[in-house]
Amino acid sequence: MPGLDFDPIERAGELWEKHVGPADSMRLATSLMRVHQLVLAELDAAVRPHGITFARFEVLRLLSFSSRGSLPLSKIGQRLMVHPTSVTNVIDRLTADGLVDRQVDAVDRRRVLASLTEEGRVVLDAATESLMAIDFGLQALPPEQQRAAFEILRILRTTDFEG
Amino acid sequence: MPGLDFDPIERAGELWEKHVGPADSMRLATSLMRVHQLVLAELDAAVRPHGITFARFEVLRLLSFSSRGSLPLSKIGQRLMVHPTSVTNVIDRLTADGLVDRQVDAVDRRRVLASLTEEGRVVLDAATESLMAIDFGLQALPPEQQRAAFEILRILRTTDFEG
DNA sequence: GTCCGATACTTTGACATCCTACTAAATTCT
DNA sequence: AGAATTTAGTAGGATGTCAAAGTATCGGAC
Repeated sequence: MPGLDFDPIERAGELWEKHVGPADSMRLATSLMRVHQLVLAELDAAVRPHGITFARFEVLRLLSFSSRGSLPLSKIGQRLMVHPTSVTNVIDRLTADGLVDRQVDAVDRRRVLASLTEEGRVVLDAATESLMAIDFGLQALPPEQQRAAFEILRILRTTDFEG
Repeated sequence: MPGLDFDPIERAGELWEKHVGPADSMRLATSLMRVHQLVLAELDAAVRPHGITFARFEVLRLLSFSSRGSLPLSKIGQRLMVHPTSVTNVIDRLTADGLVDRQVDAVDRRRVLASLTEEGRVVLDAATESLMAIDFGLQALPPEQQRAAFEILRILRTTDFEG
């Protein structure tokens, strides 16, 4: 699809440097945006045949990892680092598709617990297969560099952004 | 905002390895999703006082870099690597806010040319200031590692994702 | 000179995300 | 105990993204 005769980010970075000075951070951020778009598109395409998106896959995976088989929505939001309303949204859709069950926590009735249904587990396993199969281009990096990239992203992620 | 007592990605990665094997790619992808969320939130927050989002900022910047002062929408989409629909959407909003002008290309009437208005340039300059000021947490990385990260992202971005 | 495929953009619909505001329930503090 | 505060989740609205389908225009083939 690309077919560009030059690297737009590279070009923007060059121009940016000329105009405003220190550009590494900006180039890195811009690159991050593009890579995210491409990788997410690839991930969504991989799981689409199973009727889910990557965001929903992540929720299913999280539920399957939970020791008790269920998680309060707030916990899901914390672990995926998304807004509570996003969790409600995704759980709504998963429930509508019969992949997840919702039930009020008897102990703390403010809480709503989500858990995988049988079908949810089936879909999760199938989608996992598909994801492992594609490896979405990250194989382009040798294992060492994959680890390095992961480390860099981890540093960024754990940085306190409340500047 | 985080305040987690453990690293969710790390934990997911560990569990993932136990269950499905090669997990580096998946961990990298998951990490990428989180970092994108955090960085984009930071960027949006930085430019919000100027009445724009980071996506709109990118379009304004691209227009300011264009030699002729205007670009067909298709070109914008190619350079930012986003769907034509997204470009139409963003240009719609920028036009409504008076930051961008829209006019049909006289040479090829299929094309629509977008160009910065005076106000658009003012907003762009102000927003650029704000972005440079915050450096959105990427300063957490030493310059060398910033370059390394950029290089890794570049490799990923230029990978052919057409399976 | 006309027709047909390719190109450029828009429209419509779906999705995930955030924010603000709201309700309900639990916890804490008088 | 009763009130104030905190916590959990939901509702409504905005953004940006993609996909599929539609419209208009261009350019080449016949």
